[in-house]
Formats: sequence, structure tokens, C-alpha cells
Amino acid sequence: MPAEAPEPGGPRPDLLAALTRISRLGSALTRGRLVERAVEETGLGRDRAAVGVLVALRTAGKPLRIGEIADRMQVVGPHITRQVQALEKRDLAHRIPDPHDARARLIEPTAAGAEAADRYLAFLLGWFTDALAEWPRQDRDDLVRLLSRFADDVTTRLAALGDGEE
Amino acid sequence: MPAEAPEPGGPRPDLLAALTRISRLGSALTRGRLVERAVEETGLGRDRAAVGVLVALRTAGKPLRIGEIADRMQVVGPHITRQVQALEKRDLAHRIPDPHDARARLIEPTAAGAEAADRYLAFLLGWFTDALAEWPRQDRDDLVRLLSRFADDVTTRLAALGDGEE
DNA sequence: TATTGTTATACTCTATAACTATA
DNA sequence: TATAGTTATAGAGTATAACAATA
Repeated sequence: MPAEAPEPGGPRPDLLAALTRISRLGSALTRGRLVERAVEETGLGRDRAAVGVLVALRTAGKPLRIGEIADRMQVVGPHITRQVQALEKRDLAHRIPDPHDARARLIEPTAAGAEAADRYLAFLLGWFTDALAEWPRQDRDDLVRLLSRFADDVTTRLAALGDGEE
Repeated sequence: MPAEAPEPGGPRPDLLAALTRISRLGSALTRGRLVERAVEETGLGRDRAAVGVLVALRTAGKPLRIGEIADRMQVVGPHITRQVQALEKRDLAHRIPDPHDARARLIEPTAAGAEAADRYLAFLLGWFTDALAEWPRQDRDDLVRLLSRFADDVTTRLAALGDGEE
């Protein structure tokens, strides 16, 4: 009987299958060769974590405080402190005083750092653009639209999980 | 001029924005409280990695060799060896001889292990079902369909990156 | 000689705790 | 007293290298 018209809110096996695929994809992207190649594309070593900070700064488009970077990347402060120190050593970022708060410093990519971040992003964007190149236009548009909304929805719900409770 | 009708294959800023969101979502899911809660739901400790193995076995629906588990999870063999040892100690899985190859053993969840995996999956599936509950039916269907295809496409291309070259 | 798995070891990313300086 | 950041330390997850047993 349940084969006819499943209730709109019920659990869906295809959703489970999709989540399984996405989960695998997530690990493959995080640890796999694509990001490795993209990091190599920056011309620097293969320090993924530091590149992540650089990308956060680049996409922000303005200098950020340590705490702001940590929030955006959803990691704790000390981790960012260390990555920024690594970036500074290689002249990819530098600290400038925060005019409004002497406790804080603003982190800003150097010209070399900004270029490295751009190469990284261009490589990834190109790769995914290729991956979608043969898709029908409508499907591509739908995917980007729905994926963005999905990510936003889920991120919001995850934040709620973190705060008060479920 | 580029505001009118962008060429179908060109780079899209909205794709970059979507990738940024998805990337953040990925980290939040991997390290965040949702999976933590789902793992707690199993009734076992908070050993995410071991639960991953259990889920791989459960979704396979049949006993798997160490190498098969490693392939599906896209990690190396020694890692699986250790997780399976942990599962065995807690009576969540056990090894049985492979009738076709005396070098290998087949890993099979115990009843307790299978139930734990089911609780984990049910929790996650329920959470995502809730997250999509207020979406229009059509959008939900499209998302699941396109997301699955996207994951498959990208996984295939990633595998190609690993093999020959690209 | 090639393959399956194990043991031992090391590395990457990230967290927690304790502390300093400024607000 | 609360907040921003740093230093020091620890842990989870996963990789690499060397090896054992069987094919």
C-alpha cells in the first residue's frame, strides 16, 4: 500500500541514497587530489589549512580579525592564529592594527597571497564548470539554485543545534 | 555587455558562491554536532570513524572484506583494520573466514552493530527530512535528483583524476 | 611474484586549557 | 569582569612503510 502516494513529509529512501553519495563526495573532496591540485596551483606548498584562511580573506574582500575568520571557517581561534602565523612567515598575509580595538589585529592578504587565493579559486571553479558543462542549462541552473538554498537552510538549522538545543 | 546572455560554458559567480556554501556545510557536517548527535543516537561512545565502517557494512547489505570497505570509504586499508578491531572489541562486528580466499576475512556487523547503524541512519535521515519538510514538493524532488547526479558525476571525474591523469 | 591484510609510526587538522593584554 | 588573541598541549582521523601470509 505505501507504494501509491507517499505522504509528503515521510522518510525517503532516495534521500538516504543521495546523502550517502554526498557524504562520500565530501570526504573525497576534502582529502582527495582535486583540492591537492588546486592548492598546488597556488604555487605555494601544500598547506591546505593555510590556503583555507587565505580564501576566507579573499572572499571577504576586506581585512578580517582572527575571530571573524574563525567564525566564517567554523573553527576555533587558536587554529587561525597558527595558520596566520604560517602565512605571515611566507609573506602571504600580514597583520595590521585594528583602529577600533587595540586588542585585535586585522589580517590582510599580501599581493602574493591574494594572487595565490585567486589561482586556487579559479582552478576549482574551472573544474566544476567543466564537470557541469554537458548538463542541460535548466538542470545546471536548478542545481546551483537548490544547492545554495539547501546549504543555507541546513547551515541555519545546524546553528540552531549548536545554540539553545534542537 | 556580459550582462545579457552569458555563454553556456563560461564560469559562473553563482557557482562559486554555491561551492563556498557547500564547502562550509561540509566541514560543519563533518565536525559539527549533528553527526555527533547521530553517533550518540547509536548508544555507543562517540567513535565517528568506527560508526562509518558500520554504516558502510550496513548499506552494503552483505559482509565485506577489509579492502572493499576501504574502497567504499575511500581510505587506506590499515585504517579499516584498526576500526574493525575497535568494533570487534565492542561486539559490534566480527570476522568470518572468506570461503574463496584464505588471506582475507569477511567483516559482518553483529545484531547490536546493525541496530546501532540503523539508529544512526534513522536519526540523520529524519533530520534532513525535517530540514526539507517545508520545501515545495517539486523542489525537493529536483534537489534529490540533481544532487545524486552531481555527486555521481563528480565522483567519476575525481576517480579519473586519481587514475591516468587529467 | 602479486595480493590481502596487519603492525608500527607519523602527519594533518582541529580542539581544549591556561595565560596575557586591552576594554 | 569580559573580550581578543596567543601559547602549549592533546586528540581524532588518516596516511605511509615495512612486514606476514596466502595466491
